[in-house]
Amino acid sequence: MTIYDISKQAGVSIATVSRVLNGSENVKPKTRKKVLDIIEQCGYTPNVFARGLGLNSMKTVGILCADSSDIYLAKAVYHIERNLKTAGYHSILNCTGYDLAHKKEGLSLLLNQRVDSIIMVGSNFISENEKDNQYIRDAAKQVPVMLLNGDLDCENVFCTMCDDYKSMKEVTGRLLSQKIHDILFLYHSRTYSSMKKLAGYQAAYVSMDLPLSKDLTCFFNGSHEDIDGVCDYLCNLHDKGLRFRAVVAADDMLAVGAVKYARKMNLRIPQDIKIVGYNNSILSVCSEPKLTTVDNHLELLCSQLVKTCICTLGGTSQPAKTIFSGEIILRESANL
Amino acid sequence: MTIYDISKQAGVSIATVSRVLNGSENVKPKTRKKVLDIIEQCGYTPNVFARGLGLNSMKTVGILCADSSDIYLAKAVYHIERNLKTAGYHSILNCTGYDLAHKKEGLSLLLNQRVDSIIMVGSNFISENEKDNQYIRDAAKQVPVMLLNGDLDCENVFCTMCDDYKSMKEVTGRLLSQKIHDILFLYHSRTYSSMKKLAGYQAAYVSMDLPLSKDLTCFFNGSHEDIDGVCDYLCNLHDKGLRFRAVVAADDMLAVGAVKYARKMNLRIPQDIKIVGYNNSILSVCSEPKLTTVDNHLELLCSQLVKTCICTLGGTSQPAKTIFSGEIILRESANL
DNA sequence: TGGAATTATGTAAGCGTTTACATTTCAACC
DNA sequence: GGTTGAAATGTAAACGCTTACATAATTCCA
Repeated sequence: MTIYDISKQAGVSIATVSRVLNGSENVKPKTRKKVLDIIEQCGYTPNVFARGLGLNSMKTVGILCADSSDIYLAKAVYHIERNLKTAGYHSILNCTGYDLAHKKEGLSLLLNQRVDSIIMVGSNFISENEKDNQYIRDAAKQVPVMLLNGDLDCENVFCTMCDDYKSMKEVTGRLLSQKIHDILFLYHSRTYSSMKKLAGYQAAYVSMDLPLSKDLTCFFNGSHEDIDGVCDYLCNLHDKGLRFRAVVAADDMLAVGAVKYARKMNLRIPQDIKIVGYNNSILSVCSEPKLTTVDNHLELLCSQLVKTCICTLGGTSQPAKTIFSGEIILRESANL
Repeated sequence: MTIYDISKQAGVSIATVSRVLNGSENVKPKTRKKVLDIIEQCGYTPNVFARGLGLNSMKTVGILCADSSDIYLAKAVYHIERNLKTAGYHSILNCTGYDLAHKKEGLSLLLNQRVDSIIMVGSNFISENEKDNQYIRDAAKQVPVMLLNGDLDCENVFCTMCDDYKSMKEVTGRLLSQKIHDILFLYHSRTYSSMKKLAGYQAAYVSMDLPLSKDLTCFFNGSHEDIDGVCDYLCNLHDKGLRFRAVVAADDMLAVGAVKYARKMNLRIPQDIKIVGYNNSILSVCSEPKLTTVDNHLELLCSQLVKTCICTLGGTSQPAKTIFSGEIILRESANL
C-alpha cells in the first residue's frame, strides 16, 4: 500500500496525495476530503523510510543518558520523551554508561541514525577537562545539542539547568547560620553539577568568613545505588577521627547513606546531625526520617529543554542558556 | 557524501561498495581493503534512511512502557536498551501512561515508525479483560511482540516473565507457617502481575487449609510514588478496625508505606508486624528497617527477552514463553 | 590450453516519498 | 468571450541505498 495506490483510487496524482498528507494549503477542499477518505478507508500510513529519505529527517531526537535506571535520570528521560512526543518527535534512547569512550560511541550511533537533535541527559556528559568536551562540540556541528544540567559555551549547544550553586550555597549558609560549622559535603561523581554544588558549599563558608576544612569535602567512590557503601564510607571516616554535625549531599541516595550512618552511630537526626539531600526523589520520603532536600523542578527543566529543542529545529533562535532556581524542601532530617 | 562518491574514488561500482558495507563474502580482500580505506578516509557513513527504504528496516525496536520513571520499569528499559544495542538495534522509547487509549496510540506510533519489533515493558499492558488485549494481537500481525511480565497466548507474541505466583505463594506460606494467619495483601494496580501475586497469596492459604478473609486483600488507589498515601490508607484501615500482623506487598513502595504505617502506630518490625516487599529495588534498602523482598532477576529477564527478540527477528524460532523464578531476599522487615 | 565452474564485479531497476517546475483549471474582470 | 492571474493538479527527477541479474575475471582440471 503506497501513495500510488491511494492516488489511483482517488483519481489524482501522487503529488496531490502527498500534499494532502503534508497539509499543504493548495488543495481543493473537495479533493482533500476525497483523498483523506480513501486513506482512512485503506488504513494507509506513509512509509517513514521513504519520507525520511526525501526530507532527510525522520522527526527523531536522540536521547543520550549515562544510566536511565538512575532514579533522577529516569525521570528526566521520561519527561523528555513525553514532551518530544507531544511535539511530534520520536525518541531514540541510548544509555552509555559513565565512561567517555562509551559516551562517544553512543553519540555517534545516534548521529549515524540521522537524528534531528541530540539531548544529553545529566551533567555527567560534560567534563572539567575541556578536551573531553570536544565530542560535544563536534556533534553540535551536525545537529543542535541540548544539555540538561550541563554548561558548555558552544555554537548550537543549548543548556537548560538549575542553579545548583545557588541552592547549595543557600543550604550550607542556613546551616552555618545555625552555628554548625562542621558540615560535610558528600559527593559522588565529578560532574559539572557536583562541582557547582561544591562551589556553592564553599562559597557559603567564604561569604561568612569561615574557614573551610578540606577533610570535610568527601568523595564517595561507589555505585549509584550503594546506600550501604555510603554508610560504611562514613563510618570509616568517623573511625579515622573525622567529626561533623551536618551532611549536605549531592543527591538523596548519599543522604540516605548518611542517615544509615547516623543510626548506626546512634546519632539523633536532626538534633545531633543534620542531613540534607538533593533532588527530592522518592528516596527522600522513603528515608526515615524523611529528608530535607532540594527540588530542582526537573519536570519544568525538561519541558523547557524540549521547547528549546523544538523551536531550534523549527528555525526559531533560542537562548543558549536557561537557568532555573531550585527550591529547598524542608522535612525531618534538617530544620533549615 | 554518498556511496557514489566512495565508488568513484575507489574505482569500483556502487554495488561493490554496498557489498563491502554489508559484509558480503564475495569481495576480493584487496578490493575490500581499498574501499574500506576510502570510507575511513572520507569518514563516510551510510544514509540509514536510504538503507531503511531498501531493506524495509532500520534495525530499530520499539519499547513501550507506561512510565519509565517508575523505578522498576526504568531498570527494565535500561537493561533492554543495552541488550538491544549490543545486538545492533536501536531503541525507540514511548512512554504511554496507564490508560488503554494512550497505550494504543503509543503502539501505533511505533508501528508507523516501522520498528522491527515491539517490546512491552510491564505487566500493565495486558488486561484481565480479554477484549482489551486485542490491540496486542493486532500488532503481532505486523511484527513480533515481546512481553515483559505479561502473558498472552497469541501467534508472534513472546512472553518473558517471572513466576510471581510461586514467589508470592512461598512468601505467604512461610508467614502462615509462623502461625501468622492475618496477612494483608497490598496491591496497587490490576495488572497481570498483581493478579498472579494475589493468586499466589490465596493459594498459600488454600493449600494450608486456612480461611481467607476478603478484607485482607487491599487495593491502594494512588500514585506509584505516594508512600505517605499508602501509610494513610493503612492507618485508615486500622481505624476501621482491620488488624493484621503481616503485610505482603506487590511492590517495595507499598511495603515502605506499610513500614511508615507501622512506625506511626508504634508497631515494632518485625516483632509486631512483618512486612515483605517486592522487586528488591533501592527502596528496600533505603527503608528503615530494610525490607525483606523478592528479587525477580530483572536483568536476566531482560537479557532473555532481548535474546528472544533478536532470534525471532533473525528467523530462529523461539519458545513463546520463558518463565523464571524469583528469589526471596531476607532482610530486616520479616524473618521468613 | 580450453573450457567449465566459481568467484568477483558491474548495471540498472527498484524502494516510496517530496518537490521544483510544468501544466491545467477556474474565477474575475474588461 | 477572451484575457489574466491565481489556485489546483500533474510530471518527473531526485533522495541514497540494496540486490537480481548480467557480465567479466579467475581458478581448476582434463
